[in-house]
Amino acid sequence: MELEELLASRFSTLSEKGLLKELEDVGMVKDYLSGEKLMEIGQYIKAIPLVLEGSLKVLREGEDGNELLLYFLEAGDSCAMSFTCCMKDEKSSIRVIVEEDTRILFVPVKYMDEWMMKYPSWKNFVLMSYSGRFSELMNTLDAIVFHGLDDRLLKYLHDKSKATKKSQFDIKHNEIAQDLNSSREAVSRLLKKMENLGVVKLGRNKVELLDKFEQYYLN
DNA sequence: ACATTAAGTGATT
DNA sequence: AATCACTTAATGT
Repeated sequence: MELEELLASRFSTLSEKGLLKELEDVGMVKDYLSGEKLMEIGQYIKAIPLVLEGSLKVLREGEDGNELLLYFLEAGDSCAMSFTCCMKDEKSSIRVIVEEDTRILFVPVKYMDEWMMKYPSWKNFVLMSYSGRFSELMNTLDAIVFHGLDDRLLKYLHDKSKATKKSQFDIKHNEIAQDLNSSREAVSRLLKKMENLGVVKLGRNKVELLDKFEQYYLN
C-alpha cells in the first residue's frame, strides 16, 4: 500500500491536506521484522513514530533485568512516550520490540511544535493518543495491583489478539511468563485451566483463542 | 535412536 | 504465587 492510503486508513483523524502532505514529505518510512528491537532503554529519541502496519510490544525493565509488558502498539498508534521524551530531550525509559513485521513512519521532532499550532487534527491526535495510553496503563496497573495473574493473562491474550488481529499465536508459555513477569509454571497451569474450560486450545509453541474466549474475558 | 527444548506436575515455602 | 525438582511430550539431527 502507498503511504498516502496507509495514512488515510490508519490515521483517519489526521485531516488537513497540508498536514498529510508534510507527513509524506518529511516523514521517513522504515520496515522492521518480527523480533527486532526498535528502542532500547536509555536511548534518545529523535523522531515520533507512527505505526502504519504491524504491531509492537512496549516493555519496562526492572532492576534485576526482569521485563514487564506495558502495552501493545498496533497500526494507527503512535508512541505516547516519544512525545514528551522528545520535547524534554530525555532518554527513553522503555524498550520496544517488534511483535509482527511492522512499517513505521518517523516524523522528526522539530515539526512537533509547529504542527501543534498549525494543525488542530495533529494536536488532537497527540492528545488522544496520550490519553488512550494513559488509560491503557491504568488498566494494566490495576490488573497488577488488584487482580491476580489469571486476569492479567486473560488481558494479555486479549490485547495481543487485538494488536495482531489474530486468534492464534506462536508463543512459548515461557515468553508469556516473561512479559507478565511471572513464572512459566504458573502460566502453564492457568492456560491448562482455560483449555479445560474450552476457552483456548494449546499446542507446543502455540496458543489459540477459541470463540468462547471473548465472552469469558468479559466476565 | 538420541539430544534438546517445551510443557506438565507435585511439593515446599 | 514463586521456585525447585522431576517427569512427560514433542521436535530436530
